[in-house]
Amino acid sequence: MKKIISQATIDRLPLYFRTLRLAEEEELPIISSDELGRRLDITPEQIRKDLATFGQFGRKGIGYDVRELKNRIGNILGLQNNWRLAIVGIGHLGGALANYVNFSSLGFSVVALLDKNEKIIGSEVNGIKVNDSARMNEVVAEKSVDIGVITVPAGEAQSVAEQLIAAGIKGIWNFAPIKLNVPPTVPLVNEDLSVGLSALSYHMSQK
Amino acid sequence: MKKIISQATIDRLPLYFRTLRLAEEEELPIISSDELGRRLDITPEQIRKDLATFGQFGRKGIGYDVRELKNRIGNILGLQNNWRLAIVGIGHLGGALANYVNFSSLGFSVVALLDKNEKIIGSEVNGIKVNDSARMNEVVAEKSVDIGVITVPAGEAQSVAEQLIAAGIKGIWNFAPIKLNVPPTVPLVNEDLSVGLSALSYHMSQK
DNA sequence: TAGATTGTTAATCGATTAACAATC
DNA sequence: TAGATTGTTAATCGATTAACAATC
Repeated sequence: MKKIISQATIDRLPLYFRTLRLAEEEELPIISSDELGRRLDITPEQIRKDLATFGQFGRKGIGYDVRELKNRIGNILGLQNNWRLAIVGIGHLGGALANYVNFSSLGFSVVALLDKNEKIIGSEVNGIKVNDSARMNEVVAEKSVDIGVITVPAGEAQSVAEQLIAAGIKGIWNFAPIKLNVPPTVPLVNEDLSVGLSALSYHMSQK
Repeated sequence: MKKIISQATIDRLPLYFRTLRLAEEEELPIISSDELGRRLDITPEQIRKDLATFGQFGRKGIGYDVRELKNRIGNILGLQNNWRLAIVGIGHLGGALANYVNFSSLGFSVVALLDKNEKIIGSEVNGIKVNDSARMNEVVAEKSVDIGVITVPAGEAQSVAEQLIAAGIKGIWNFAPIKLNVPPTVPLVNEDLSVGLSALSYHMSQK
């Protein structure tokens, strides 16, 4: 039986991971929940609580082993799977993601690019050739794609999602500003840029 | 005295806004919390609760006037301010944002681009010339920039944030994967792509 | 030992859900 | 009027914060 972990906790794990990686680069061997909290503006109690969800990571009176904690959080997040991404829709945003350097350091690789526009098909972005999205099934199988990244216009996103799922991908990262209907077996994360920008506008208006 | 609105509510308002805009395009005059909820996978009770925070928007037994509700939510979010953005760091992501078409439809305009790289300064992206970030004060004043968008590498982000604040911007939209220290008077929204992608990885690993 | 820090239980806080009176 | 749907109060649920025993 799987324990249910709150989304709030899951969303903080990448922050811990990032900070631990920096601490590792600084060759800091041990870190306390206090110091980790200071670096992230998160209370130490919150951090200890989050970590305790997954087991005992630290040593009382001492703190957490930086490298060990980093690795264990990486494993909890599933980063060791080296997920393989296909980006569908090679416009400005899709192209930027194809070049995004921070993916690889987290264990993700962009292995395929797809577009339906004849002018874009066949061109290369960051050394990867753009394929015709009509060949999605083939490409997903050939390249063992795990995750479909949707960067097409909102009007095309649902149909692209369905094609990706039919082709056998295991998760969707959606940048189109629209609610996608996907079966509960396919994890979906929405990255709606207008939400954050609108929230910023709200807070600025309150001043 | 300002009422405190929960971040959860604020983050749902852009979704309501987006859906109402689509309903307006469909020339739907009235919409119920039920229908709005169906389109967004949010319970109608949640929607009514969110809206009730700001006053009475609907008519009992009838529903909500689509256009009116859309406009009122837009006003709550402060979209009528037509905020002016400057993007700092014209790499792949900054360039993609400079071309991002969904901003203008929400009432945001990209009015300035800044970079410190001599090879990029002077070039044009989407019809806007890239300025030297050393000239930040001037550019922010000349172009009446409200919001600074940070798309520089993590190591430069804190210093860019400080320069933007010194130049007088009113809010920061940060894409660099690092915790920025800014005074509480400057609203800050972080758009950390690795959080969403890692959360997706987590959910995929649980299957 | 004394000081530091975790892991965990209990208390609090806040957000969501349920229920329903008001009313169109 | 009967049916529909809001706005709001009460109940529930879940997440955060506080407190502290355990222990390095």
